This record gives sequence, structure tokens and C-alpha cells, in this order.
Amino acid sequence: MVNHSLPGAPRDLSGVFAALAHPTRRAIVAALARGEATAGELAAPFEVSLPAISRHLKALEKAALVTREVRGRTHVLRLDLRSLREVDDWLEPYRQAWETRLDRLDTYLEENP
Amino acid sequence: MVNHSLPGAPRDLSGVFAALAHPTRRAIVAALARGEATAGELAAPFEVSLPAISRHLKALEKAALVTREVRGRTHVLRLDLRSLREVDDWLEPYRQAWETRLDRLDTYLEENP
DNA sequence: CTGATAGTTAGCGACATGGTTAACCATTCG
DNA sequence: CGAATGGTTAACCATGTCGCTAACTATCAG
Repeated sequence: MVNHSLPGAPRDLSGVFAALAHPTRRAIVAALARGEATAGELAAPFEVSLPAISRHLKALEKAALVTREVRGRTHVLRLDLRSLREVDDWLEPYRQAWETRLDRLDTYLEENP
Repeated sequence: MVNHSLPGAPRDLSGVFAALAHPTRRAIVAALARGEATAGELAAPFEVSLPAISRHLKALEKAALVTREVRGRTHVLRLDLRSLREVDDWLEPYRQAWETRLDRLDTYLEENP
């Protein structure tokens, strides 16, 4: 088994979940999944002010969901998949639970509409 | 593809993530994965007061992570896996991302210690 | 140097969260 | 009935979140 949480990134699942508990931040994560972007580029689609986005980015960075590289006066943000992978790891035992239980419910519902 | 969010359970992923952003609530979820339990049974392992647990349960219920059946004066709580499955669904595209990218990093790190 | 651009920090207000203790239903038991 | 049990609700306090505007820092262009 592989350890997905690196030494420098302490397993603070609470912080990760809290960061993901905001639709704007999830949208930023989704945007970064398509590739790196600057703070301004990330802020553009949203109606909230730039300072608001700036603090969302800080929250994502603190949760280790995002890394930042300062290049001159622009900040390049990138998604760090490891924190998401920790969420996935946390989910694992429950996944097993619904694979044994809930899929049978799915089957039942499909066969009895 | 199966739709895991049922009509009665509106897709409020923010609420689910927020509910999971607290260690006590994650512990309750973990406890309920082993089977149903009463509020008192769930509160026992924790050092916080019973009212505090009561409100954690209410938060989990509001996020549809937990269902409650009132039997006489005891409340029986059960885990509802569907909300966790929504988290899993949300995670899916990212899972694909790290399966194509990060596993190669894993391989690299294992081969170059 | 000057001005424009990229972004953060500061300060404020409104509201949510999480914990406490005390009080309050509701149900079971003798 | 009266008392104990299971649990929630109320009131309060401290702290955190999220948005705003205004002000600031830093870099690039001319």
C-alpha cells in the first residue's frame, strides 16, 4: 500500500473537507484540474471580488489542495492531487460498504421502477 | 450510469463536506459504519457534553449522512451511504487525473529512493 | 521616474460554529 | 402518581467565516 500523505503534509482531513465545503473553492479546484492558472484567471468567472478569491486560494493552499508559485507579479496556482487522494483514502472503507449493500438496492430499483 | 442522489436528497455537497469537516462527526460516521446506534451510545466515547453530540447528530442528519428513527425515548441513528457516495462521485474525475499522473510519480519515487 | 497591472492585507459587519450549563420534554419503571 | 432515563432546546460566549471597500506592495512597461 502506498502512503499518500507526505511528511510535509500532515493529515489534516478536517482542513481539506472544510476547504471543499465552499462551492467557489470546489469550482476553483475543478478549474485547476484542467491545468494551472493565475489568481486573476481563476477569479474572472466569479462575481465575487478579487480579495475574496485571494482568500479562497489561501484556504485551498492551507489545506494543501493547491500550490502556489510566485512568478514576478503573477501567482501561478496548481492543483495538488494528494489531498484529494487523502479524501479518497478516507472514503475507501465506506465504498466497500455500499458496494456490498447499496448496489443491491440499485439493482432492485432498476428492476422495480 | 446510476444517479446516486435521490429526489428527496438535493445535491448539497457543501453541506456534506462541511459536516465531514469536524473530527467528532467523522468519528460518529465511522462508528455508525459498524452498525446503528443510539445517541447515548454514540456520545459515550467522546469527552464533549451530550448536547454537543446532539447537535453534531443534527448536523449529520441535515447533511443526509445520517438518518434518525425515534423509538420511544431513544433515538436510533443509521448511516446513509448515499451522501458519501455523492462525495465519491464528485471525486471521480480527479481520481482519473491522479491515476494517469500521480501513479507514475509513485513509481518513480519507489524506484529512486 | 511614472503609470498600469497583479495580487495581498487591513478593517469592518453579518452571520455561522462549537462548546458550555441549565432547563425542558418524553418515555419508561416501580 | 413520582422518579429516573434519554435526549433535545435555550441561552450564552468565544471564535471563525465570508463578503465588501480601501489601501497597500510588488513588478513590468515606457
